[in-house]
Amino acid sequence: MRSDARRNRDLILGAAVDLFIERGPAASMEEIARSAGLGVGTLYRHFPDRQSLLEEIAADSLRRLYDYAQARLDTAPSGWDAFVGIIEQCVALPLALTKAVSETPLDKPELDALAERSDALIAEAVTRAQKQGDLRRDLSPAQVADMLSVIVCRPGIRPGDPLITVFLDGLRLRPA
Amino acid sequence: MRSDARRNRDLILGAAVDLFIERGPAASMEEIARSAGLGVGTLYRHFPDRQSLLEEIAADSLRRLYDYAQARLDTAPSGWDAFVGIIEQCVALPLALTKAVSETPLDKPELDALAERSDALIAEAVTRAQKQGDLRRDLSPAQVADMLSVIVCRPGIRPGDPLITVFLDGLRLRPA
Amino acid sequence: MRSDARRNRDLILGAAVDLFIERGPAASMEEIARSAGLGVGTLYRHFPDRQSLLEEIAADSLRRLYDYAQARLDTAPSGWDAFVGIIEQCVALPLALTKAVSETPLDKPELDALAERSDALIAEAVTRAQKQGDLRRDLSPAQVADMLSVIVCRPGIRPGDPLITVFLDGLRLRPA
Amino acid sequence: MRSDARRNRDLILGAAVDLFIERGPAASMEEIARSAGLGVGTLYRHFPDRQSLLEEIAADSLRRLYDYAQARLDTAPSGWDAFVGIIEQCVALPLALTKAVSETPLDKPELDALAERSDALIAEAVTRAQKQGDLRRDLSPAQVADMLSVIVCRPGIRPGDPLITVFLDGLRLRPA
DNA sequence: AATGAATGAGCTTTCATTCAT
DNA sequence: AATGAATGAAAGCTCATTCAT
Repeated sequence: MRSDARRNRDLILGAAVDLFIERGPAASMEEIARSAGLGVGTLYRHFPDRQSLLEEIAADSLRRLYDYAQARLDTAPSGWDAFVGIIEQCVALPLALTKAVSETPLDKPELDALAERSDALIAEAVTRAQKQGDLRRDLSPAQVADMLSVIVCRPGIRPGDPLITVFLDGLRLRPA
Repeated sequence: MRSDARRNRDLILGAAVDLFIERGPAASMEEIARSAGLGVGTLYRHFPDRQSLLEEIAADSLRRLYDYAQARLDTAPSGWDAFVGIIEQCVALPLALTKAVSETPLDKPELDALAERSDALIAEAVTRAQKQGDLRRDLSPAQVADMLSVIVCRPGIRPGDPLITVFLDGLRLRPA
Repeated sequence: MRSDARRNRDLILGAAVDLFIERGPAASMEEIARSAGLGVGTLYRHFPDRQSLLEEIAADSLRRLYDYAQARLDTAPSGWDAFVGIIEQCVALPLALTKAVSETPLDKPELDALAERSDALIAEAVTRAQKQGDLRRDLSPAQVADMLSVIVCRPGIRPGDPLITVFLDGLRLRPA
Repeated sequence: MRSDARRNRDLILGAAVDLFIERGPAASMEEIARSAGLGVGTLYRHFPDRQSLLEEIAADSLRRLYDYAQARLDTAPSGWDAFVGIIEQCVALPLALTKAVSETPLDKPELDALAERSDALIAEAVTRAQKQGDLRRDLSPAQVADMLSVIVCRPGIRPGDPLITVFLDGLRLRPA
């Protein structure tokens, strides 16, 4: 891939994320291209249709989440710490878009695979935290992962959002 | 308002809510009218544009929420009980639509007023619960109301969702 | 169907045929609508996409051809006369469009059925003419029908075209 | 012209003819270039626009037809033989494309000149055949040439097509 | 000289909204 | 008052053509 093409691809993804955040998921392809400083044709060369642009945004977030979660699991002193770190990373990603943008179901198999791999990592953190007695045991790791995505996949969420504190407190198992 | 007009109006609102739930917020005016067994013209006689249909759906939910919250505050044995009851009512309303349907920001003053009145009632329940020592005090009533709307305004939420349990546990202040 | 809708439908078909003849099969939907004195939306209400407009034009011609061929077979004094009459009718229809317009294969089952029924009638005329000793017997009725469509389905063909004379003379079996 | 440039030019013309036959006249410049194993840029270096590519394909056919007709006229034992030979040559050329490809009227003067020169040769064969009593005299040579182009310029025509037999029989003047 | 990325006009199609019946 | 036909702006997408690499 030529260096200018790579640059344009990134410009497009950036502009799309910004516009989707700013104007909601109805932002038009024309707007996105224009806001990236490019013509529509260029947008369509990189992403053959609207769907595939959305998918790529989602895939990007999921890949970054996966990488982060992996690293965190390797280094965190406890399952709980890993879990908290993953949540914090999630709110920093435009993961929100994954859900918010996609009324269209985005069912690309690659995406499902990515989501599964990330979920597996989150489940791993949850399981460890449960074993270590830091996280309530009346929920399955999958249920916890689902909740996490609800909390975290919202446009406008910011690190330090009080909802996160409450959510973590609701999950935590504290020693009597 | 003549009784058949009233009936048509209700048919439309019902069909719209169903379609929005089933097909997402992109359901067209034509579809809605057709699924209510009416022509588009009739739909437009009742709601001068799409926006005002959305607003009316939202207003409907908010009115019902308000009525319920009011009743609950009057009868519940404690602030906490009132709060829990309100949450449970919320998930039973198509409140989810209020958010889901409206990427378009529904800024009708009447709606804001309704939302404010409902929020005030929720804040009242929160304040009482805080005073009675059942709900953590490091959050303002407004913050709690915001969280509640996040938890509750999601398409597909069902009574008994584990997220609600966790959320309530995170908010609850339990005696040592 | 309301009378104005019927009128508009006919306006559209007429305008489309004229434009396709005048400007070739690339005439745009916008042009067609405009030239019928209507908005694009109206065109699309009558024909849900470009394809179905083309199909309707083709079907119209085939239906008229069928009706004509039927009548002709019933009344013509001989198979040969019927055959000649059918050819003459063909050049008067915008049958040319059927072929010319359709790079798109137009594979609507109804169309195929119509074409088959017309072909059967042509084959009937051919067979009769062969039995009556007026048409050469070294060709199958289907082959003759194919040739006929080549001769006749050309934009710009006019009644009395010398090619038709030559074609008929080439087919005719004259008594020694 | 360098030998590789010549080669590329021929690759392009070949690919274009094949694609037009296979996929109809809507084949895109990109497809043509790709199917010739080249980039679009190279295509445009050889043919400044789509039109000129089409024109060159047509010119190529006409030049070959001219050469063949010339040779045939010089060697055929009779006008009729020359005429028949020319027809047979025509169906072997991608002459069909000349018409099929060009809904766009190819009005390059050079093309007209080529067509005229070829027509003149065909007219010569016709005139000779008429004088020799082999071809009906109620048609002008130009009319016959026109018919010939109708018969012959169709995608999919093959040597031995029965239409050619019929056409020749219709033109032939047989001794009583 | 060759490549293929970028461009944007233009095409098909949809849908909120208006208006004749 | 109800209907659904008509409208046209705007969206998604394609492709001939240009131009940077």
